[in-house]
Amino acid sequence: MSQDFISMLNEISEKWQRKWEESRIFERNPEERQKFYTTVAFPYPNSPFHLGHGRTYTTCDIYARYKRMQGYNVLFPMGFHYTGTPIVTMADDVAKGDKELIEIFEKIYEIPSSVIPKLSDPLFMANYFKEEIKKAMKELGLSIDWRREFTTIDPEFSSFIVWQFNKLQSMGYVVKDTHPVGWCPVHNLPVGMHDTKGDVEPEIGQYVLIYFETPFGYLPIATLRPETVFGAVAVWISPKDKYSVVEVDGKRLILSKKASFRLSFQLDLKEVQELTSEELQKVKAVNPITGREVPIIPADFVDPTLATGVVMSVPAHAPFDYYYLKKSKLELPIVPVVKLDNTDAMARDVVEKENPKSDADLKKLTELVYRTEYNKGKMREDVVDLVKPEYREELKEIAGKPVPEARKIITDFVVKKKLGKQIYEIMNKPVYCRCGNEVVVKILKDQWFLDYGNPEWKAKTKKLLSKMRVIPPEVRKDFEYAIDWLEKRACARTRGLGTPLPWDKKWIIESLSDSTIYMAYYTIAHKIKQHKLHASQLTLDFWDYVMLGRGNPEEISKSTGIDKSVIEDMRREFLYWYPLDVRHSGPDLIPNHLSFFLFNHSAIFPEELWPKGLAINGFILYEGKKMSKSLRNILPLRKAIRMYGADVIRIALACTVDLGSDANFTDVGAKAIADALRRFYEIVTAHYSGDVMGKPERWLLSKFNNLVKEVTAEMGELDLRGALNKVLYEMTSNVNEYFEMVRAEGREPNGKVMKRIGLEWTKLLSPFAPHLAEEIWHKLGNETFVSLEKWPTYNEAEIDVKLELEHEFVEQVIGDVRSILNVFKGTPTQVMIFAAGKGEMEKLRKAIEVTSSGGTLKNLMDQLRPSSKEEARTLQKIYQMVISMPETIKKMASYDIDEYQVLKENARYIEHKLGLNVTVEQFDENVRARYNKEALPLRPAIVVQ
RNA sequence: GCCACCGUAGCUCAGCCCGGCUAGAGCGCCGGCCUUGUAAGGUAAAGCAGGAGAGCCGGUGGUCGCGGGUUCGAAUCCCGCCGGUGGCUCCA
Repeated sequence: MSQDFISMLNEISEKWQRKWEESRIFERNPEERQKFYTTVAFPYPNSPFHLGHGRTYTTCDIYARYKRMQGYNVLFPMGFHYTGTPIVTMADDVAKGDKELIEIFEKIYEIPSSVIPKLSDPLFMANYFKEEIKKAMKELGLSIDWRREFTTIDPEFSSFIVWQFNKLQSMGYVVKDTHPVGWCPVHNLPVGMHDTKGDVEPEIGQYVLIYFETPFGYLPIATLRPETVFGAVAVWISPKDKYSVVEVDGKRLILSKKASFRLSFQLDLKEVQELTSEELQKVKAVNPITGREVPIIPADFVDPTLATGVVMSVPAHAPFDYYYLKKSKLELPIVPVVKLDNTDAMARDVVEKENPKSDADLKKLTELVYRTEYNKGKMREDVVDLVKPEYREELKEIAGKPVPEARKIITDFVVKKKLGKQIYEIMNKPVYCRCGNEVVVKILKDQWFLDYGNPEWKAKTKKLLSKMRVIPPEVRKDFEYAIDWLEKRACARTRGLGTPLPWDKKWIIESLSDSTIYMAYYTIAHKIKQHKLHASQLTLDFWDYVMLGRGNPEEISKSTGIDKSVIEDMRREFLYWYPLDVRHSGPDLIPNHLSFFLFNHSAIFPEELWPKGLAINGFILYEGKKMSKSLRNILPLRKAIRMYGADVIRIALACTVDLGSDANFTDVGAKAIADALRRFYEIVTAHYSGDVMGKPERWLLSKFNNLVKEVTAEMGELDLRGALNKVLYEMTSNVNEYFEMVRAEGREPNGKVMKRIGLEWTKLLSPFAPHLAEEIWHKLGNETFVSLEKWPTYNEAEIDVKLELEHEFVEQVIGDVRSILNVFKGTPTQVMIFAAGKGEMEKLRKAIEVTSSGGTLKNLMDQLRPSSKEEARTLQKIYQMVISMPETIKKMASYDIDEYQVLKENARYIEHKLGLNVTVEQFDENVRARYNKEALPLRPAIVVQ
């Protein structure tokens, strides 16, 4: 039963994990041997691991184990990422008694209720989950060198980050700039997704303000569609709010009170006067682009909290405007400015046609108009005639332009002429901070950025990418795109755990910025611990020498008090492991972490130390669905390992689909893997008493050698799915086939051959299912670790293609007989097989030759010149047969095979498989006459009685 | 909206790059091996009725999302459409 087997798997897994740890075989130091250095993005311990986390680590481990068996000195280290806000936020939530979160911790992750209150301390949470994750990693059988473990808030690691940022700073890659962020006006803090109600990311976009002149000052209409300003025939204001006159950039602007509060976070503004909407309605406004004087009208649909609380009215292109203007019975013209194929005033058309009943209906129509005009609209040629004479020349080019281009032209014009400006707004507003206040946009001044837009830096990074191996190859273009697209990126925040920015300590270096070159830190992390070095000793000079070979170790030794030999040893160790050979990750990290990883390596390290490979794997679904808190379908990794066994989980996560695809973990799938492993175990550990070395043995060895050859190639390409399929399924069916073959000969499987194959086969399984492989390896009488054994090589001399083809031929004949039996009426007792004569093979070869070079039946006849009608008919049949013949059987024709002999030799096997008496004879004219059957080459005549 | 990837058996997926193999694999499903009962005094079970955890043997299963086009020939190449998933910056 598979459950018993899984229990056994769990027992042996624990045993072998312990033995690996005791013998320290995965703790690697520099050696003469060639190295292989691989890493996975380190985990962020704000929850235990679930199934999905396991895939990348397992993929990396399987490849690491394979490389190790190939003779490389393999290093696979691990650390923990404490930097950033989510741990802090989550701890806060626990402190606040967040029911959902606590329920997930208790019910899904089965965290003891005595521990839960302690999780309100962020450091306790991080440490607790770190240990939890570490256990999961060990239980999964990952071959990690744990001596090198660290966390990103260790002071020693901080000294390394300080060094990195000093380097980036000196290269001019760190810049100061302003930056809009979501902001809570009460907390006075930036607000990210984790800080909002319902975990909504505040989306920040830009509105264009255009200043309409009034006697009180300028009315800044706010719009996402500045290109329609030519068609503005009125200005809407809100009757629900008062208006303030404020001074901005030396101009007087009129904003709703609420807007003025919100905008005070991004504009330097001073209130000078208060107005009611009634006072405003009494005056007129002048469109600064057209010079047209327009009325100011109150409207309920105007949201005084959005942007400036002032909106222009463009009835030709805005359904709200058309609808409410019509309702207001004001005689205002409709001025169309954007043309489509079938209309010039889409808003009017859709409102008339759809007859909206509510603001919600109007909103839908607005989206439709907006989308259609944006994608298909062009500016009318005559918009220029609407423009004030003094601007006409400069705006002439806008005529006929598609909407997106026109929008850019008018925006630039307005900003340049100071007829308006751009402001930021929360596009998905309202977004609320967890404290309940609505989030606004704040312009952060003096924010620190990493300037990924720097062209020189981009060029260097692209060069790095071009020299790097990327698996699967399709994702390379995602990286090219991401590198092109990245611009300035904020690299410091005001809260969270992490390393303070060295030259401006109120900022904490942000989590995606302090995790870009830490792979270099692993190479010497254990030495820092071993020599008990203090962070204060790890100076800029120290890191300059260890990482870049700059400076004099003697002087550094003096200034830091670290032994010169220790410093030099660390430099040597770094150079031994670096560059990184392969980094494994999920696709979510392509546009950020992995791209930053490339950028920072290209900046800091010389070309010969640039990373050499990236492998990107897909996600894990659970029973066809993405795991999520809301679906409550999270399966914790440690629980899954208990349920199915580590080896089963490894295979289910990493080997059921190809690398780049998402894998679906299912209960039945996992049990099927357990069954397959059990079959493997039973076959390999059984005792076989035969000693005959016959054709079946040679066939099996040939198959096995071929398999080793193919699997090795697939492992090299990280085609774990293909490799595992062959190792676990294909080989098992080969062995079963072999058992059939010897059974047909009435004998036992050959013990020596089975032992030899069992050992080699176990090695092939070992990267995938290391625990079971170790157990079998020892059961078979070995004292060593199979994890450290040499990966099997194939012996070309044992590959007998002809023998394999012969067997395939026999299988094909058996298949043919079966299909005849399927339609045979009555009870069959006897099968007669008549093989075609040897001479016929020549015709077949010729036919294959002719068809594969594109020839026709006529060409074949011309070449062979049949001497009789009979022969011509046979040729025709051969020709037809070749057209639908499998490649492998075609290939057989190129070997000198005596099919009569082959069938004769395999007659007992065929009998055994069919359970019927079988005779094999040469085909001749008598047979043709008697049974009215024809034997073609490799297609013997079959008669069932 | 834009970009990327995907749509093949009941399910999970190969095959597509580079057109031609009988479109494959695993799981599932069905049948058999197994088992219980059933004839006249006993024995025997073809048939019939029922039971089966695994295993073994055999079998079943597909308008290749839809519509056009290129070609002697399309799951494969091209175009359009429909459906799904992910990404689109300060979030780890």
